[in-house]
Amino acid sequence: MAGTSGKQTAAKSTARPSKTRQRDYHVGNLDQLLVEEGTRLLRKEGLHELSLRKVARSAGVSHTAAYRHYDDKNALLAAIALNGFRRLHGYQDAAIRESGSDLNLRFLNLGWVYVQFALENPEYARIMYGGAGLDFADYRELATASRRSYRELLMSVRLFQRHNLIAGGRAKQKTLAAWSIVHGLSMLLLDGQFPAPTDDAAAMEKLVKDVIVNLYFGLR
Amino acid sequence: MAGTSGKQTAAKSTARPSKTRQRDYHVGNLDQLLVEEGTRLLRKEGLHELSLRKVARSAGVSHTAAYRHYDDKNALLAAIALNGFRRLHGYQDAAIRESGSDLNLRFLNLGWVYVQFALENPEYARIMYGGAGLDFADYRELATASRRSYRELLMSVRLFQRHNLIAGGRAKQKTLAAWSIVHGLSMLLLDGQFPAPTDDAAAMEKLVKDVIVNLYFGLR
DNA sequence: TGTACATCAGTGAACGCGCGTTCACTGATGTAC
DNA sequence: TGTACATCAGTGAACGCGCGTTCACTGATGTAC
Repeated sequence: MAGTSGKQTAAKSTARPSKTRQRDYHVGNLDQLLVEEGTRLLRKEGLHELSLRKVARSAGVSHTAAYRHYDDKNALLAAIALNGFRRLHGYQDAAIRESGSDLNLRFLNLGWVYVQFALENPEYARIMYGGAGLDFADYRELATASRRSYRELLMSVRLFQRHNLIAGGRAKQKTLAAWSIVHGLSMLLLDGQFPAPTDDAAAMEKLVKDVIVNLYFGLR
Repeated sequence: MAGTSGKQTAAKSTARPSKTRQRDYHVGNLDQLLVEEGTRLLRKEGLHELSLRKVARSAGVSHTAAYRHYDDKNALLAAIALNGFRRLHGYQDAAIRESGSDLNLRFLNLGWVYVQFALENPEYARIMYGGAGLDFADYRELATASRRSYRELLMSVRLFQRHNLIAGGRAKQKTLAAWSIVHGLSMLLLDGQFPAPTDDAAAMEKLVKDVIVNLYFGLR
């Protein structure tokens, strides 16, 4: 539902070379294609199995071609992670939009889509949150993108406070509490640490929302 | 404070070969030594830099000696992770012990030591929680150890419920909420995603405990 | 519209590297007598 | 207490591998005239 990027999908279907016909010498948007194939491999095989050479191979291109578009492997990983943050922002924006003026619903939805994003796009979790060893100091856009998610949450918390839905003061600390619970929930569920009904989408949504409500009550 | 394992430290100081004197041909507890050196390297250089050969070198032993004690690299990683869980259990047990009969304090402390463990032993976080790509199905003791932490939390939640400190019913879901918030908090702080006063221990402890209290109120 | 040419985006051979793992081995240890 | 010997815990050479990155190159593209 939330966060489906029509633009991305369209670009994919035109840019990706058909397996049957011969690919043109010039790919066109190889930079984008590499990000897409990298993401696909990440999802399919995991971070530990990802290499520049595999991504290039999967894009149907020699393994040195990537250097035309990215300084090195980390730069490609950073581009993938950045794409992940953009998609997360899409989820968040949609959650706010769809909640309309119902602020209680907005709190619930903002939390829910964070977890939903992680569950639907498990390939990003590790790369966006330190698992790839990417230093955000080397990739400013990543730091910016991460902070955008946080700021969106912070501004919502302040809005809720203005409407007396949660107690006043210490907005940053309360934002951290909200962020922590959905972040932790995402990671525990992704890692399979908690025996959750992963196959039953409705039950999962209920479980996640119940947990979020637990915190919501505490913030009042 | 909590969870300092005297036994481990003692074993380390006797088993680790002095850099100056010649190491005996037989190391003694090479299996343990490899876990210790692996942990040290993990802390110093991170998971991505860790290799069997480095661990062996760091233990002052040929890189094939490790196979006398561990089937392969993953088995060593699993042993390191298991050690991490044991230390976490130490933190948890100490938290319960030190809280005595004050159940409110117990809730707070149980949460606090989880985060404290992560902050004081950052090398474990990634390896214990899926980052190393270890399949817990291949290492039953890991699954068992992870579940022990969870069960300790769950039993505490049920205890709190019996004393009417938190609302009745859905103990598992409430446990998940508690686990999620401390897990997420740990990860966000470790990854430096949230601008926290990492250099000020007292301020950190207060921040963490305030966040935990946020949830505690919500669980009532 | 056609040609010359600069620029761009690929290729593929080559590099050195550290890795995990195997193997036949040897030195050290501990036990039976 | 001393010796023979089986067992154990190391060694180090060797393997094949995939990796990231570099380099000189060439084919494709687009623009100026």
